[in-house]
Amino acid sequence: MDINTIIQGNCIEELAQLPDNSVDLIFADPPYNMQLENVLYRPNNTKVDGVDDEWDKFASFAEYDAFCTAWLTECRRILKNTGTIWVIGSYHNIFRVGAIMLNLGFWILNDVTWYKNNPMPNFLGSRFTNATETLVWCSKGKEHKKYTFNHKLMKKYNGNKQMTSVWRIGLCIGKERLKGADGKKAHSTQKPEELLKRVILSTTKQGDIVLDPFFGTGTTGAVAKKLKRHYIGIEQEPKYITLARNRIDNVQEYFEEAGWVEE
Amino acid sequence: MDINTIIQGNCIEELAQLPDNSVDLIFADPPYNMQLENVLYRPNNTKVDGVDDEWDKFASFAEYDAFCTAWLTECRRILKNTGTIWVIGSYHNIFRVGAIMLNLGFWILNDVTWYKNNPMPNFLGSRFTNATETLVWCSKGKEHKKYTFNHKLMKKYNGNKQMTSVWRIGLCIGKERLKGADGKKAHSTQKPEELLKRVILSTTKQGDIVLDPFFGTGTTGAVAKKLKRHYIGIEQEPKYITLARNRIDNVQEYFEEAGWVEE
DNA sequence: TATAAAGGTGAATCCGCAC
DNA sequence: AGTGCGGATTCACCTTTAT
Repeated sequence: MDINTIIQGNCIEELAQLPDNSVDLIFADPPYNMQLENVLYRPNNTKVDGVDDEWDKFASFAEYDAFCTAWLTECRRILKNTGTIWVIGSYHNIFRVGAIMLNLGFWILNDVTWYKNNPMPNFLGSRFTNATETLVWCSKGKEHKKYTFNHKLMKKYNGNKQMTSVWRIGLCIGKERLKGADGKKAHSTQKPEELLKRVILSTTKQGDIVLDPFFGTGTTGAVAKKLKRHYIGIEQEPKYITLARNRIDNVQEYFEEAGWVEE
Repeated sequence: MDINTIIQGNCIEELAQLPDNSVDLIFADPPYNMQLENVLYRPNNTKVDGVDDEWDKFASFAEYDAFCTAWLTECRRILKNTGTIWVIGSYHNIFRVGAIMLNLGFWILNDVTWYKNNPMPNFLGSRFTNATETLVWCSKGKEHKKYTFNHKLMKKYNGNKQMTSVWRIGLCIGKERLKGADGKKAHSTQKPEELLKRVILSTTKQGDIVLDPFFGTGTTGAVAKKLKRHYIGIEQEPKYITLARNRIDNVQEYFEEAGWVEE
């Protein structure tokens, strides 16, 4: 099995090629199935650039459930018994994803709340500002108790207090956000590196293999490399793979070299 | 339909007695101690003895799902078209509950995170401190857009900035926590009044009817009375009803009388 | 050069009514 | 059900332009 590589292809089909019990961590950022229909305007009459990508469209709940059941089934097979899996989502999809994971035998360890510093407000005053996304963190099953969790390291990272399941992190904006030739965002849902840093620091050791079945522009790979972990990415869109390869090639293994190892 | 009353009986059976389109708000805090304490509920809310093998584990999920499908179906029937429903849970159950609500046609407006000031630490250092519970807030369906939401009031309540979906509230402790004759907590999952205050303030008007199918010690009723709303509670355990009646009788309608009305 | 003002933007299921 | 239009509605952070 090749490591530090990006596989171009269909997520479920490519997962099926990977061997049993072979990766230490899985981070998955699947399509959320947002179901946006109308154009939303800000109070100053500019348009909100919503997620209208084809990869986020599903015909029905049943189709979305079947898709998630398929890729999550493969993920559970591929995961080592000492490994864990993270899946991120919003209220649009995370309840379905979480229920499917339970049905497949995954054992939930935490539901981590990404509490955004700077969420987009609700412009019409019709709801509360949607300020979070949710990460479900699971072991392979109730009986698999010897999973990696770097408790002391995360406590140190958190000012010597036990880290909680609420992570206050800003959106991926500014210099970190990859831009296309037109100056627009290159990917509609790029995640902040701080989020992946916490995921990888807390639940892998140096040299471990991290699998990301929805690699996108490669945030998981970039952070894995910085932290001296290995990565395997699967991504369908060639344009994202090009961006990710270039990004990761330019990454240095510099992330606070000495500090971030569990004692 | 009687208001400001507590109905003793089985949740699903008593919900079935209530008329269509008759309540303005539902707040539900269903049981969620599935695997944790090996207590499971059948669809008729009777307890199931805990079991450990894989087949029965799946059967247990199925029975919990059937139970939730039953009471949530009744809730949707009873709810006015202008009403909304809140359901609170933890990672043990909220994914199943959320998926069922979507399947029944409820339309999620927000997933609100109760971010606890003072959560119990993870003593073994095997997970992150579980610092949240989740509230799913839904309208009756995608097509029902004229639900009550007191946006300006919540903005005022929140220091003149739009309230977000993260609510920082402490656990119910101290004087607020009801104690039994033995000095121990009278109910294992009593919710803080601040939580219910935000729920009721944001999504009802004075004089509205609030239904709580899992009334417990009556936090919903007590806060509803303080805020000049009406309540209907359903509770199976007579000992909790006694506590709740006494509690609500001693409540005064004093909660910042003039201030908390949407302009 | 420094500071201030103006403009852009983020995984968004964001309205109500008349015709 | 679709279309069109009046009217109410926003927070943090980054970039660009102006003073």
